[in-house]
This record gives sequence, C-alpha cells and structure tokens, in this order.
Amino acid sequence: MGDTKLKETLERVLIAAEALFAENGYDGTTLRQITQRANVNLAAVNYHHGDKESLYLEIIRRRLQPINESRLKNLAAAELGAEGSPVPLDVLVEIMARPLFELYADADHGGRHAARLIGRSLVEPLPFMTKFLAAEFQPVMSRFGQALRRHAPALPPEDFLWRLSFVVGAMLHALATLHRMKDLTRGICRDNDQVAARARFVQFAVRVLGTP
Amino acid sequence: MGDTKLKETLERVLIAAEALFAENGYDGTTLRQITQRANVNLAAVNYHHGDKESLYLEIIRRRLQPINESRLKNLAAAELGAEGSPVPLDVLVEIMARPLFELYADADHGGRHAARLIGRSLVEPLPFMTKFLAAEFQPVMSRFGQALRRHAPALPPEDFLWRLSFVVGAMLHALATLHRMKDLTRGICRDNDQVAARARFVQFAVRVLGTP
DNA sequence: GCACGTTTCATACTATCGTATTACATGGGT
DNA sequence: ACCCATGTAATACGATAGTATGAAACGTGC
Repeated sequence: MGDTKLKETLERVLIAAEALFAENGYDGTTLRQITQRANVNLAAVNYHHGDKESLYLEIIRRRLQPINESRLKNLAAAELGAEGSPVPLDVLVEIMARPLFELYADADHGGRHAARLIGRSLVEPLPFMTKFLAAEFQPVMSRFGQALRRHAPALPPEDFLWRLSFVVGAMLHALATLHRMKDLTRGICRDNDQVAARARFVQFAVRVLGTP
Repeated sequence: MGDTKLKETLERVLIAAEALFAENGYDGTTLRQITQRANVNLAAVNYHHGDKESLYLEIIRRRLQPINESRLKNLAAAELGAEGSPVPLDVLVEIMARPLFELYADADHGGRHAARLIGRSLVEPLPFMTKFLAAEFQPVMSRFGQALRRHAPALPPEDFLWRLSFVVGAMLHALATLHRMKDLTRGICRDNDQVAARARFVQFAVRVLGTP
C-alpha cells in the first residue's frame, strides 16, 4: 500500500499481532483482527505460523531470546572485568533493564508494543507459555540473583527475594504503562524519553537492592 | 451440596466469577465456566447481573469501593491526628497498602482472588472499565499524592511521579503474584503470610519515597 | 389452597471464533 | 512455453461464545 517497501507477509503478521496482543491480550485478540491489520489474508497466519498459540509464542521468543542472550553476555563480560570483586549494583541493574527500555524506544519496529507485550506476558499466565517462560528466565534469574546477592550478603534470603520481586514488579509495570505515563501524570512525565525513564529506574533499583 | 449453608445464587456467581476472572482474565473466562463453577444455571448471571461487562464491573466495584473509602477515611483521621505536621511516611504507605493485603489474607471469602483480580484489572486496560477506574482512583491518588509529597518537597515532580509509579507497580505485581511466591522462590518466601509481606512492602515503599 | 411475583431451568438463536479446504496467482528453472 | 513449488485468496466448517426466550418450580400473601 502506502509503504515504501512491502515487507514480507510473515513479518507483517508478526508486527500486527504484536501490537494487538499487547493492547488486548491473547484472548482479546482475534486472528481476523490481526490479518486485517496486516493487510493479509486470514489463512496466511495459519499457513506461515501454525496455530494461534504458536504465533504468540513465536512473537515472544523472537523478542525475548536476544534480550536474555545479551544480558548473559554482558554479565559475563562485566564479571570478567571486575576480576573477582562484585560488579557494581548500578551496572548489574543497567544490564538487566537496558535491553527492555531500548526495545521500547525502538518505536519504528514495533518495540513499544513488544515491550508492553513482554511485560504483559510475564504477568498474565497463559497455560501454554509457562514452561517456555520458566526455561527462558531460569538462567538469567539465577545468574543475576547470585551477582546481586553479593551486594547484600547479610540480608536474609527471604528479604532479598521480596525486594527482587518488588523491583521486577516495578520494571514490568513501567514497561506496561510507559505508553500512558504522560496522560497519567497530566503531562509531567514524558512517555517517549527512554533514557530518562531508564536512569530513574536504575536509581530506584539500586536504592532498593542496596545493602542496609 | 456439601456447603454448610447455601449462599444466594447471586453471591455464588460473584465469587466464582471473581476467581475465574482473576485466573484467566476477562476475555479468557466464559459465562459457562462461571455458572458451572457456581453450580448455577447459565441464565442466572444474565438474570441477576445483566451482561458480562456489568458482572465484571460489579465485582471490581464491590471490592474496590470499601477499600478506597477506608483509605480516605484513615488518611483524614491521620491528618487530623498529626495536627498540621506531615503524616509519617510509613503510616501513609500502611494506609494505602493494608486494605489490599488484608483482602488477600481473607482466603475464605475469596479475598485472594479478589486481590489478584484488582491487580490485574489495573494493569490490563479493558475499554469499558477505564472511566470507572479513573473516577474511582482520582480522589485517592490525588489526596495521597499530596500527603506523600510533603516528605520530598525538594524532589522534582517528574522524579516523584516516577517513584510513585515504581511503588504502585511493585504493589500491583506483589498482589498479582503473591499466590505463587512460594513456588517462584523455591519455598523460601511464603505466600500465606500477609503480615510479613505487608511489612516488607511498607519498608520498601518508605525507602523509595523517602527524601534524598 | 390457590393466585401471583420471583427465581430457576432447559434450550434456542445468532455471531464469531480458530481452523481447514480448495482453487487460483505467480515466477523462476529447464 | 510449460511446470511445479510457493504463496495467496475466497470460503466452508464445526465449536463455542454471549444473550434471549418461555416454561417449570418456588414461596408467600390471602
């Protein structure tokens, strides 16, 4: 249509579905909405991606795998550079948070919707997603948990895990509601300044996870 | 059936629907599931509660209105007691958080599901709910925002609002995932100790919203 | 004990869902 | 020029969704 370059059907479906899933959830989105938004025939999604669940899982995986790989790679590099001493807290948080905020900032490629969808998929438990999500996050949570733990070794495990849960919750909520942050604050907070939001989140997380 | 006392049909539908909406979301729940779980005829829900949207809204309102009324009442009392000086931060947070955690703790009356559902309904935006939720939260957010603000008057509004957003996000996430906290932490964090969870949340929120 | 307002029931109706099927277009390789 | 693989299109199909309907059951006045 008006597009300068016609993307592959397959890709157009992924982009359209991503936005709709992010906005309306899995059950709230129909394949007809998706194919209509992608300007594609209804049968295309089944032909290219199998059934609806496969499509959803493919969308999440496509975004999440590179992010978690990058996290693990950057953590390994940071630990190597630290030569045995703990990696600074703000560096750890930055490594965890940055890929998601940057994804959100990439509006042209649907990053806003992707980030929202990731936040959503982690909160609302879809039965067919749990095993994938568990497998996907187990390594990253385990390795970062250890690294973070070194900054509060005296803290009882229970307290540490609660704090971690609060930080994760704040992060997911930020991702899920960033797009209406401007409206919710009567224009005071911008919703398109990924760098400012990230900086504030890191500051927040460091304060929460810091020792005392 | 096995129940010691047979509740009204109307009430049974509300309880069953609450649990299912909390678990599977609005679109993921069918009226047939609800009536089956409530041991009630399919037509009962339409007869007593109108359509599906009305049922959902009624469930949320029934839980949320008393909570927000109690919050405003307790805030007014605390401000009266403080005689012009700022109400302590931990008191403010406690007033906001306590009703939700106590709701969660009231497992016998479906409080667990209700708390989860409230958390969920605030994150996933259902079109027919937005105006109700906005009206419901406007007063409480405005009044508590002012009260909290007195503890960090020098902080730029933007920073303050971001911190508030993080705290709210942590709270909603805690409500939405408390029920699987034990599993997520390999048994380290209990999911049935409302008091301990609340204490940790208050500590967390005070630290985040405190001045520096 | 019977009439009447209220609630419960079985079931019908229409729309729309995910998925399947079948025919049609297209465009390189020989 | 023809073929065949690959993608696209129109449309059918069974299941199930929310909602509507009308009859049966119930209970409480007189």
